[in-house]
Amino acid sequence: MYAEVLVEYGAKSLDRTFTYIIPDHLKHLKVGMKVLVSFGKNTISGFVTKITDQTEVENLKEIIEIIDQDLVLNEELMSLGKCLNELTLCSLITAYQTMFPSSLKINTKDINYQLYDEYLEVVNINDANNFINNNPRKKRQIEILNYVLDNDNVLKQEFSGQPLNTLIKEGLIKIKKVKRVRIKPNKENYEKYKLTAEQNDVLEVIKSSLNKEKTFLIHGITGSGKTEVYLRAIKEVIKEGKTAIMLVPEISLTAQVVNQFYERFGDEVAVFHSALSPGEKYDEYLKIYNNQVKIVVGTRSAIFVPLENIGIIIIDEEHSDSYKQENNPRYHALDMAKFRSKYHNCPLVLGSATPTLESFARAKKDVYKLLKLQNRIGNSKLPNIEIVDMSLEMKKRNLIFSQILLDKIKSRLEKQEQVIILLNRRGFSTIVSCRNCGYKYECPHCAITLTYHKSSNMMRCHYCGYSKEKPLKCFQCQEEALKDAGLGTEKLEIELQKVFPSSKIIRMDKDTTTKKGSHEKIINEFKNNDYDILLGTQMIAKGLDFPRVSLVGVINADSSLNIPDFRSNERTFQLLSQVSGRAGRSKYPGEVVLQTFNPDNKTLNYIKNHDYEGFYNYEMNLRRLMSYPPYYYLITIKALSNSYEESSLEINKIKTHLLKNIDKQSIILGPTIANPFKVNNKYRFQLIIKYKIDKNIMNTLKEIDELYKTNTKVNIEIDTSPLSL
DNA sequence: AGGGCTTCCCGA
DNA sequence: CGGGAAGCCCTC
Repeated sequence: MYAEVLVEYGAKSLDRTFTYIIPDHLKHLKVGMKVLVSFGKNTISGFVTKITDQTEVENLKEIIEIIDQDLVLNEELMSLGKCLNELTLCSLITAYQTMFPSSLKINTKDINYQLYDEYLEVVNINDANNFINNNPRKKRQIEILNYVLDNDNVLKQEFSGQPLNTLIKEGLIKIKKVKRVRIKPNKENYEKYKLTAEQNDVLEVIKSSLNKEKTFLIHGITGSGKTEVYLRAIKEVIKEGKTAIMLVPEISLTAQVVNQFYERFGDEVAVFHSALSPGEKYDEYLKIYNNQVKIVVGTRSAIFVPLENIGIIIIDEEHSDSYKQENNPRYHALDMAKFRSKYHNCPLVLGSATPTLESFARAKKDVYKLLKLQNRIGNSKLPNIEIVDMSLEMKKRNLIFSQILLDKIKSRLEKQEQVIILLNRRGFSTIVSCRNCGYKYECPHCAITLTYHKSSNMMRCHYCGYSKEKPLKCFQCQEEALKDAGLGTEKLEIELQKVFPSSKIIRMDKDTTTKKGSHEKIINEFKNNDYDILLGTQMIAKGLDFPRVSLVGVINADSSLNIPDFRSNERTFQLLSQVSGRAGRSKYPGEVVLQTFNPDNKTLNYIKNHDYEGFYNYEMNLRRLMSYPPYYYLITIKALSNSYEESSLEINKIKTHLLKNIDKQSIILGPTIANPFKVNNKYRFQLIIKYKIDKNIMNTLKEIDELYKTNTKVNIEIDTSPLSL
């Protein structure tokens, strides 16, 4: 017998199988297993895609061994991998690797939301006492030992590495891993909780289609109780002996949702996302694989989890960009979910207060079934939103905060209610430039200005990670006139503190949440009323529930409108609606102040009126006029090269090839320079394809991809569902 | 990806 | 004619 094996090298030129002999002692080898093979001079791992009984290839080698007997991709995941490969044009091996826990990428930038706490324990009290008495010089180690002896539940992170590691190595202290979330299922509580009529209607519709492949879109305003509907629908599915996948945008931002799942379903829940450590991820994967859990809650990559017998798939906050992977394989979780919903004949439920135009358009055309939740649960009302014209405020010398916002903050502080301030400092507003000669600091490898980080006094490139200390003198004119222009959250915090010296302000943005658990810490401290004002970037907008927040202020509501992208209106609508939804979620009526230089801007006014459908109609008209999604599908093709000329030459060749082969109705824009033009010393040119129906397009793209597989000078990147251009 | 083999250019 | 860099091809 022979096996077709994909070799685990990332190279595009190796995107094909090689045939190996299955030796007698490995007769139990199955499709979907990982194996060890010798390839060229090396021994590397591979992936079995097919088993045959004959072959024409000569001089075959034998498979050396099976890497993990107990880990096989089942038939469904094998075909899902094929689907991923065809949809995104990634290599097959990349597609299958995406489904294995070991190769699921770990994003260290993400906040480390841990499943386990690591506690320290003394192994043997006598040994410890001996050590303390006989090693008077090892002060720090003794201190730690004494502390652990005297206290219960000592967390590992309370001590720094070196001395502790020595103690562990010496066998004096051991680490006990304890699952962090250990909330006992609290059934009585939720069974008493009564659904609103609206929630009930929505739930009944979903319940009536549990064994059908059908996509629902729940359009529910912020605070309308979508999560409760999800929980009940899942409960129904479990009752029927099936399983469920629930996707959330980012686990750390949705800890509250995850906790609700633990509360309701206890051990039947596995949590799966990219911030888990490799070991934790593997553990959770095995639990799922061995059918020990019925529900998986996770981020994008959780859509590939080996759950069997799936009865429902839910994508919460379906408009979130985080469902699209922006590096290879460039898949959208929604497409994968559709595949699995079809395979399992089960409903797919999308939920959002601000659905993507694509989803809402499909719902309007009855491709999806639209379900609405138009009222907040309890008796709370949507907040009153006020637009403030900052150009008038500027004349009054109010440069950052409008008088109205200041007055409102003041009144909240007096009433001991809480305030959220959003500064959407996305992009590169905090550049370092010279007031004397106008010189701007740019990254030497990328065509982008460096962003200034005050706390470390460093200038950083957000694309390649290059960083450099901010110099005293300007590089060009040698004057001490360097200025960090633009307003970031860091500066805003200082300014706000100046105005309200006695208020307690906490800032949440990328800079303050890099440490483990800092994210949850900020949220909890704010929730416990330790702070008056929470200030931050878009991460404060998502799904958080702070009952005492009665005022939301948005500084510079224009910033995301001014991004040159066809989705910037939509993103602004989503972000500002979402952050507005943080206000007035309980008995304190909510108010929102949007500061802008464009008070007449349509998008802002639809936000003000909580008018999603109005915005939808307005924006759809623009999209139609400009031939953008949802009227057209988009594809981007980028050519990357160290050589400007090569890159430019090849992108033009590609355009010629496209023009010959794709449908005449399809539109090709470009080539233009991509944004940014240079990243990591590679020049980037881009083509944009807009199409409606084009039978040839995927095959043509495949051909192009094939042509450049062995090209070492120019790299091609194709994105078949780009979120931005 | 990584190694080996071929090619091609330049200096002697 | 030799050497070294660059290009090309192959790996079951």
